[in-house]
Amino acid sequence: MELPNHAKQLLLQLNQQRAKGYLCDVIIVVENALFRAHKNILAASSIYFKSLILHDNLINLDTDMVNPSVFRQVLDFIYTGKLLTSDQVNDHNFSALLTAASYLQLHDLAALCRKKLKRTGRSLLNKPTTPTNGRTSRNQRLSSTPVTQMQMSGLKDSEKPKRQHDEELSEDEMFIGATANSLSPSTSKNGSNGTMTNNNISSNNNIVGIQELGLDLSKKSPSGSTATEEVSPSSIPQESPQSASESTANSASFEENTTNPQSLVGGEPMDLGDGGGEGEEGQPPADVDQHSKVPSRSAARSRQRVRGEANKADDSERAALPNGVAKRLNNNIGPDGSYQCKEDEEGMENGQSEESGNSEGESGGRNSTNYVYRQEGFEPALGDNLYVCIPCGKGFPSSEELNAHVETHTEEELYIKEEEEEDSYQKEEEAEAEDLSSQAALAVSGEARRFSCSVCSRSYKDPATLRQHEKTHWLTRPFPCNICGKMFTQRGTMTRHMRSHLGLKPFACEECGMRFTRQYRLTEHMRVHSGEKPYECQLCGGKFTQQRNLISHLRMHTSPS
DNA sequence: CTGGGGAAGGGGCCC
DNA sequence: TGGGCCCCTTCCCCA
Repeated sequence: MELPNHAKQLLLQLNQQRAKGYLCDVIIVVENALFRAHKNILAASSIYFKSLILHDNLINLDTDMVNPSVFRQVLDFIYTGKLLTSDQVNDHNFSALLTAASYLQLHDLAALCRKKLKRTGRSLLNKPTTPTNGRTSRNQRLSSTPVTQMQMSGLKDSEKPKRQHDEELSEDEMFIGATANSLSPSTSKNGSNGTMTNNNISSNNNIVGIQELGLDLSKKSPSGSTATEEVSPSSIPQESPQSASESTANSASFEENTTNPQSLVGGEPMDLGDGGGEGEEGQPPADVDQHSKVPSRSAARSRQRVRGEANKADDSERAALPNGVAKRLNNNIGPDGSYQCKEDEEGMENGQSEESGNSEGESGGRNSTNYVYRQEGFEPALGDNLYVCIPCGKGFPSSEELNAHVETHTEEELYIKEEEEEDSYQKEEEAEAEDLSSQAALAVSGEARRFSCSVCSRSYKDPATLRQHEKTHWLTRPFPCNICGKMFTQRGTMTRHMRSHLGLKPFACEECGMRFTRQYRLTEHMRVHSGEKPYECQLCGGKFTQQRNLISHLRMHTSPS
């Protein structure tokens, strides 16, 4: 006995759930877009996904291999077994799909694409390749088409699908190989930098994706992985025309990301670890999408420049305030949970609208800091403009329009080009930090080796701590959350914040099973079970398990009533 | 309804 | 980089 429609119905349900975000337990980041999906579905579709999602709830995909629109098609295919056949799906699109499918090890989809390409008689080998000097023109860099991106990408990226494949992919390999040939040795060298991304799998297939984000958010997470070991990677049905309702689910699944975090942050996309390209915090990933890299750099740079000017006023203002007040300046979180970036205020003061991308003039980079966004987690706030320009925050309905728009930033970038090389950006930041540190060090007065902040005159034992502290005076927060866009001054804080997004609570109470994001919280919680109340009010003798509750209790004593 | 306490979430930041 | 602690805040319960 067998229900003929069972698989189809099941898939239909899952796709609808995906559209609503129901039970979605993984987020896939592709360039500017976030996609929600179900781990089991992805794992059942691709060994590659299976290995990635085993350790992470947030997956960054290589933008050289797949762009948002292509990935949307891929995801639709995974959930429906159906490939869109609209006008948009031309040969070029099939090439991009093939690239993505090969990269993601979606062999069925890759086979379909190959078949389609074969049928149209278009030989992949005839695809134009870029000049082999490893340098690409600006136009090439700004193009978002996957083929062009492959051509401009580093060797390690282009090699990936080939190396991952444990099956023979004649056409794929020829295709990919052809692009790899156009790469300069210098680009491949970059692949060995410290940032471990899912692109570095060529070095060790066993650790694919484990640290793809440059962070290990699940550091102490329990071993309770839900990955299914027996799932066949080719279990996706290939048949069944779908109803119209399914296709609505498809498009709706494209992540509601109107206030695109990466556009907000102006940082390097695709790398949670090095979000803002913070100089001292290490190299940006070698595989950063060139399309967004150039504008975002300039945006970051613009902010830095603005900061340099605005900082003085702000810092002097802050220095004149008591510590507590100065602290609050950094924390503009409203009671409704909304968060207004420090730079917002500045933008407002300058008479600029809070609407992002409202002006494209001289201050394109500046604009990226003018935003207000809501912290609504993943609640649908879907707009049509899912492709967001990182420097100015403007949204566009398609990558083509975005590309066209990005071109308008050309003059600005040329104008801004004060540094000869992009790498000098990093040096600049380091120098800046060093400068501040040395200034501060000079401020050290005879006292035993303390390093004083030049802004607020707090002192620290070592320069590194001082530098860390000095970041609190910056207007630019270098570490963005890739999910909500909130900015942080310290990577650790951002990582911790990400845990809350992803529901990662590594610290479990053995007594009641309650889980916490921090060890400290668990320690605190354990007092509930032990009955320990170490914090005692000196005024009334009241005892508390939490120090913070003692503090609020003390307020009751001190506040006039 | 209100105030106080218990418990917990999240961000800042020093070490 | 992560741990630890401080602070602010919220939610819930109860008197």
